[in-house]
Amino acid sequence: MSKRTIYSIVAIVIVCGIYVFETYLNTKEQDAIISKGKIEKDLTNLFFLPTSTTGQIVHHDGYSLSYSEPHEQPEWVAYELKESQLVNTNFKRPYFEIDDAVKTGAAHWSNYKKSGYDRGHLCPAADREFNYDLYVETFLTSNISPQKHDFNSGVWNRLEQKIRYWAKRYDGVYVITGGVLKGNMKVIGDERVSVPNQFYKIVMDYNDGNPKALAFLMPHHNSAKPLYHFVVSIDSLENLTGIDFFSELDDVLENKLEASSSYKNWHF
DNA sequence: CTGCACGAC
DNA sequence: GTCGTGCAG
Repeated sequence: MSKRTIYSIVAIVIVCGIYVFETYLNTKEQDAIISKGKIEKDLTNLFFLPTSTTGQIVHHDGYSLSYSEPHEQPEWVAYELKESQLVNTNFKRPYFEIDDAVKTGAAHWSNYKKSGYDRGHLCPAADREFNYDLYVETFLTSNISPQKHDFNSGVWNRLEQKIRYWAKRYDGVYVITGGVLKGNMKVIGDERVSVPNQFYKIVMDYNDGNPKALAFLMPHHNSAKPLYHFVVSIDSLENLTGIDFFSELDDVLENKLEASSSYKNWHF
């Protein structure tokens, strides 16, 4: 074997080594991005975000929200739930923390203590179990409303489980949820957190080329009625809340989605 | 799954 | 205030 051949082989090995090493570094970097920021990246093009009536939209890695300072809770929380994100872990529940991203100051969890009301997640903790940081992130007080326990663990819990069922069946859905911050409401705690009299939830399936949306409006008390009993049109929710829900969508599609209160295309 | 209460530190 | 444990719908 000539010296020239040996030099060539050494050169090839070095080049290949560098290539493999760089590929390895890139892979590590991508893993880090996926584990911490994939959702955030997706949120940069959220086409389905509602308008804010309060002027304070906050983006977290796992969900976005519009905070109502007078009522010390979000007027809506929006997030995407993909089929691949439906996992069951057994994370220990952390303590609720004040959301520093809310510039007007989010409520303290002690407002709820011994109030008789649950700290009701709006983006459910169970929907962010695919990543521990995102799970913990749902335990911000900007993501909760006061809810009666029998409502939260009852009909509202049933609806949240149905959303997970649809996320699996339809390969991912968008979800918008919140309390209706209107009318006469009770308040709890030193910061006077409002207790909504109704809660709403909108679910959209965008994945099969024929988007469909469904809206629910529930009185703030438990019920044994079937979930479809609470279906309303998105238009009626907009009239009730003053929020414009799919303003970024094409008008024709927006009008079609929002006028309907039919649930015939949804499997219960 | 949805949560709270209580006692020890 | 934080943490572990127990209990309820």
